[in-house]
Amino acid sequence: MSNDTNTPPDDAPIVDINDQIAQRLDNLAAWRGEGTDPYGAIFPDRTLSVDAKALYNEDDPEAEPSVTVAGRIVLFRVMGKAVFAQLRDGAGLIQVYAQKNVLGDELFAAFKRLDFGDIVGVTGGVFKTRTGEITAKVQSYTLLSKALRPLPAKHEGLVDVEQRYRQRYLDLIGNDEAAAVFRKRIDIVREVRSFLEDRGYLEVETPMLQVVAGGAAARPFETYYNALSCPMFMRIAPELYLKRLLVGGFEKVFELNRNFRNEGLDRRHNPEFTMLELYEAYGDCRTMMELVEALITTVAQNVNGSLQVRLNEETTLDFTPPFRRVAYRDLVCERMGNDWYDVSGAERLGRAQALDLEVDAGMSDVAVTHEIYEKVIEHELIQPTFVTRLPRHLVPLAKTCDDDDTLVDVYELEINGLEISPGYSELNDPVEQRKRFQEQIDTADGNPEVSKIIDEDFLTALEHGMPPAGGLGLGIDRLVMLLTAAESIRDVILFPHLRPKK
RNA sequence: GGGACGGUAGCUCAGUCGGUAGAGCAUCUGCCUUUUAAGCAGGGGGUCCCGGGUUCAAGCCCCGGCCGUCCCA
Repeated sequence: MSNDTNTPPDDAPIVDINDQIAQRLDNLAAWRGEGTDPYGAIFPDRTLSVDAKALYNEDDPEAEPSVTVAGRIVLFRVMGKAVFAQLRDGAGLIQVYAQKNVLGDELFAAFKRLDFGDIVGVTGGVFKTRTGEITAKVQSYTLLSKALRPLPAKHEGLVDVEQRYRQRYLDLIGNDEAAAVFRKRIDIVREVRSFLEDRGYLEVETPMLQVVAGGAAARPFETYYNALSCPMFMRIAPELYLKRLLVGGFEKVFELNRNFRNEGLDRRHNPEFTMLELYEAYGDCRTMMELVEALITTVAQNVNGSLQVRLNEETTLDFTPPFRRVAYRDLVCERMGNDWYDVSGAERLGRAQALDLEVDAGMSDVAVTHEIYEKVIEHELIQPTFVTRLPRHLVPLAKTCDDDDTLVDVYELEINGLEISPGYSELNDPVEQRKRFQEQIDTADGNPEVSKIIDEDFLTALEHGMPPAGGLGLGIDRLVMLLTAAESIRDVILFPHLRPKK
């Protein structure tokens, strides 16, 4: 209990009341006073706005076929004894036209009391106004939901980015482009599933809560499992479970769901993100390259109707296959000189420093090279590029190359300077796998991204024999960013993480 | 974690040199039966993000904090 006079009374209908909300509360009371339930009920047999407008017949303008539509009032123009309102439903917009002589004094007066943002159902004949807009005449109407808060400005929509993320529903109501991005995301996810289903891959669900957060190097979210009295981790990857399924005889499996990594947020990272992960027995890295290339081109073509995406003034992505395939070493030589791997360590260091990179003599040659790859080369890979044959220490879960055991048989697909998909020839030698896990722990040096626990259950599974396999990951949020030309991952995630207010 | 920028009416934004806080839309009142960012006339609406400080006087200057955006690590 508080005596603070700034605190609204316990029976305040709304905490942050202002003149507009007060007016709407008055209107709400007026509806109730007339015996109308301002929050409606089931409203069946409505027609979507687009279909309703299609009923208008150019050859017989007098017909005025009757339709019932429902939606949110997004424009409301009172003109004395008539009102024009625009309703938005799931399919688009339709204008309705209410007239005093049609509705009668009382119903018309009540109609005028509707507010911008209210949800109504309307029945009436479809006609075309003298300015050419197909419109439904209001014969009868039903209030379906009273909005107690005004919508953002009708023309600008909602601009404030923070509010767009925190109150995404307002963004979706007011900004068509935002709604279009999320509809396209839905299309993309459906296309990915349908592509994989057509090729016989089985969609599975594996644990989100894991005892060992394996399958990637990332800091996990921790929680506690009361019933089992043990700490648990939100998964950072489903990999080790999907591989158990390979052992179990599921030969082509995938999972398309959330991973959680307890790391920073920025334009390209949301700690909770959506990933496709897929494994195919008897395949390898090349099988995976071909698959992901076909998948991306098919999805791009089906959702965008084109293999080109214009990102901005300077950049247009071209997904026409085949994507470029280039070995890590060749890429480094291409950027840093063909003699890169032959010159002295001091010379390499000098060339790296010339690029303003923070490298020092204490770093190994491999580390210096990789610093250049990550800080410079990766960002320059704009058009889809498969980088292959990466240094082995980077990837503990992949097979080494047949002809060079310092390299692993993997690809990383880079697009617009973003790593969008990794793919491996999966390591299925349990003894080698144990060795690599141990190496990782031994060299972790307190790095919180490396699990200090070896997943013994996983190794046991491998010891039973996992078929040779190809595997791949595909960042769905990033794929959506590329296909919608979105600049921030927050523009493709409906409810991105933000710091809680106050 | 560091830097730059931003937070003013429900929304979008101005706010000069530190001197009575503004516009458009929205809202309210009146007029208006085919409008299209409808129109005309009039009115109301502010914890200038929060907390300190400087000053006769702070939206503005200084310090600290909160939230966000971008860049960097």
